[in-house]
Amino acid sequence: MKKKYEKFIIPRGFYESEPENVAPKLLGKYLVKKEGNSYIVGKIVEVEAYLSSNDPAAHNFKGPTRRNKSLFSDAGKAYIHSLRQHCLIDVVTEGINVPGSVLIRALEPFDGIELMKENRRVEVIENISNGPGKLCKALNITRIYDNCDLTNKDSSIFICSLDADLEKDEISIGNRIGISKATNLQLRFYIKNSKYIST
DNA sequence: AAAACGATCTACT
DNA sequence: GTAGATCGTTTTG
Repeated sequence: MKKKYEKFIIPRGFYESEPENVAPKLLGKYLVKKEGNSYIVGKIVEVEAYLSSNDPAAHNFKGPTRRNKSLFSDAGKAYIHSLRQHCLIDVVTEGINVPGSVLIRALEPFDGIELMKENRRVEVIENISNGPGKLCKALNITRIYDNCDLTNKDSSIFICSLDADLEKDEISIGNRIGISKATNLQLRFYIKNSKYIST
């Protein structure tokens, strides 16, 4: 029972593709955070693809810096950065020096829900992890986990698959528009009818 | 060394 | 719906 998440960990090959292909496949997968003997787990219900080129609003546009260097590492690594007082987590896609990524935007609480409530100081279940900053707080994800390998069962954070893949008609797609210098290239994907999405 | 900049969240109207 | 909080990182002088 304790090892059920590790058993279904997703291998690197899953991520070695363009972000817009990986993003919808991540819906319905599980983000797992280990803390000692405890597991905090959420089902991914909303993501956003950031393409590896051509988007001035994306963090990868100007090339590597200290902040975003993990975007340029292997597919399946985590890119964790701070925005204002929050942390956000991306999954790196494609491969080395190709900085595409998928931002995880919302989770449906699945396991360790009491710990999530404590971390967030929020009781309402729909409100615990329905946003990219909120879910990092709920799972206690900080920048110390930047560049951790999400495909390794010994990592503190990894992604696994417990359910069958979603059908196309269970997924909605929307372009993100009207934000600062964005060029509308970020594709947001979410599970239709989920109560736990941020939009 | 100082200023500007957000891939956000909360609270309140 | 919108104002204000707030902070690591980058940019500028």
